[in-house]
Amino acid sequence: MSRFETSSVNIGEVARRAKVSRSTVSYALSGKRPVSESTRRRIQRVIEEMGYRPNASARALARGETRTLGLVFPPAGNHYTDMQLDFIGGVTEAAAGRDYDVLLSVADAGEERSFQRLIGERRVDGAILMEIRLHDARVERMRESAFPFVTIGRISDPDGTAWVDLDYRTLVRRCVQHLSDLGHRRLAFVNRSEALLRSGYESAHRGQDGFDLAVRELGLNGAAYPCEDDAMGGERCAARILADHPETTGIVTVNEASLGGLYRGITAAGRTIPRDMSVTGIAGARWADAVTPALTAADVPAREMGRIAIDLLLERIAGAPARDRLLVPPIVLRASTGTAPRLAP
Amino acid sequence: MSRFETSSVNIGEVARRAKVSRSTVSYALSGKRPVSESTRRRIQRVIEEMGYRPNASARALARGETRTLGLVFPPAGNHYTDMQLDFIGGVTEAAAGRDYDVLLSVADAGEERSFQRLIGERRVDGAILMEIRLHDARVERMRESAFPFVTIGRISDPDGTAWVDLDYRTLVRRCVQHLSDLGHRRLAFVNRSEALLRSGYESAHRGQDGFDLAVRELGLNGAAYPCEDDAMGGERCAARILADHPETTGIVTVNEASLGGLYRGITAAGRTIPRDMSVTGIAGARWADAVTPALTAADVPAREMGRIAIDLLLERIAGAPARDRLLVPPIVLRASTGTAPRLAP
DNA sequence: TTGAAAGCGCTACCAC
DNA sequence: GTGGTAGCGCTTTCAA
Repeated sequence: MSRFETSSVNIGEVARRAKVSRSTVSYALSGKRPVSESTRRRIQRVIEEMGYRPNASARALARGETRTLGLVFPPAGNHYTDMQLDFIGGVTEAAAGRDYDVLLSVADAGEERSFQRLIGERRVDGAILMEIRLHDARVERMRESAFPFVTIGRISDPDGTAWVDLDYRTLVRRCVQHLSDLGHRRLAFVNRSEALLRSGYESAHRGQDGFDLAVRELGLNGAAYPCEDDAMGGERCAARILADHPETTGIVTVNEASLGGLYRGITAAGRTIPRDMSVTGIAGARWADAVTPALTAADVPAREMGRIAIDLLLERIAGAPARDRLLVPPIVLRASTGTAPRLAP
Repeated sequence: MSRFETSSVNIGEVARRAKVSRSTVSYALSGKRPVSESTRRRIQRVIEEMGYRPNASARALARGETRTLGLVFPPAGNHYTDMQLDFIGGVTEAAAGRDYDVLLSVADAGEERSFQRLIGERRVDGAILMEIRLHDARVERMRESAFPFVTIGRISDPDGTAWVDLDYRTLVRRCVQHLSDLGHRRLAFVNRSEALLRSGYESAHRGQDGFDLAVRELGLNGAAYPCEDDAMGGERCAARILADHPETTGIVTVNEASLGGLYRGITAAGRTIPRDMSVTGIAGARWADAVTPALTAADVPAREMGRIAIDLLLERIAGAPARDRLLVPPIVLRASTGTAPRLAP
């Protein structure tokens, strides 16, 4: 007999074969009531023989909890980045460790449909939201509904919400500081895409703030550029930077997906990294390592953030007050930054 | 017991307020029985007023289907690649389009636990398996259980299973052919990692077959190398290739994650791509574009494969016989290949 | 230590 | 065109 048939066995069948009531089987499984050792064993044997597994839908209905968490991530178009994949992996693994499943949902800022599926139909006990905007309709929606959720990234006024975020502001400032320490005086900031910025994309805005602030504080010259999330965007951006300010010798980027193109554009202009141009920023370690010379950067601890998100969410589900975590990973020195050249080339 | 009273509106409440029976509400929603226009409207109004959404668990229990599909992907350790993320995105979006949700499950080859959660507890109506091995315990398990599933990639003897795969054999042959046409005579093949090969990783083996075959047919010299899935692996691999056979002028790679390192290694050895060394292979478009010069490669249509997987799976769930799709995307000419140098450097 | 039975919220059959 | 109601498979009181 196929394993599949046997798994449509239900608790009644087990009870009959073990000559006990269904409740006893249930309690033997949950341990919520003492069951004599002998019957417990008998039940266990039958369960193994028949390959019984409690039906998740029935259990969810009876218990009022699904043991499933929602992971809301944006539809493509804007490409997925490595970071996002690592979030997904981190979240899923951490959830599995706590005996939760993860239900994926593609939903853009305003997407009502998927919200209704997840929360309205009670498919999940809580949700994690990725790709947060400073003013995010999804977050407001969740807040109103008093549904447990955690954001990866944080809204403009995050008080009372649970979130885990990278401190883009501080990280970008540190990058600027690093370049300043190396003697660079004219910097450029490569941000995420124009569209993302317009939509109020959180990390893009806070990164920009950090850049503006640091440049001002340190008395440097700086210009910021939005950049499409792909190699082509990076090339174009490099060209613009060098056209606008040929004396630029340092670049800070938060746009990992354009990194290859950025390098290509710089090289195409006859400059060598890091001799003529230093580059640093925030990126997934894989991207930072993929380019030559490898990028000195703050590595996004995406996997860890996924884990943290799960922890915070489970706390919320258990009724605890909202907590948050702001991470500031160290800048890893690789090979893409050096002292500023004496003369602007 | 659920803590969220707001959505504890149920069908009975709606029925009472609309002064009809619960069955009528159900039928008004499903359309499986004619309902007079006037009552339909009345019901609709009440539903909107109260923000009623049918509870997914209850519905799943009653209907015997969850409208959820499982996506089984391997735990990290071996890094996730871009390709995998695009699969996930493609699968999730396609599923959403058909009104299905996607439940993520990290499960390695032998992982029983997650199989039981997904299939045993009937959390999903069908499953998609990624990262297939030629002999894959998960696939056998599914096969036995007669549970609807589709693999991305195919096992050694895939007859009777539903799958979508890239024709690595043909694609690698085409790459070899391409290099041969350009006059290259000594080639190297950069495969996935040793560990993956040992585990019988499908695409790695079929790619290798294609390489061996093509090299023989075309009367070329070739050597194959396993390579770790990261930049460091690529560097090491480049070094080995050039040490073993300095006369190598063409490389075929199926290891996108090591691409940056491979380039770096080649460059570090004083060779220029494509003047002294041509590189081609199979990779996600983003990786191919990220390196300089951009990689001439067959772009993995991961998103499309995700969509196809969903189609095939829904067919299976509907009871149709297993189908499969073998894809052979074209090689996109970029900038990393050129005619063989006259003299080996 | 165990059993009986009342739900959980929805669907779909059987009646009218 | 509509209502009543028996399940779906499990959990958890209430009783013994």
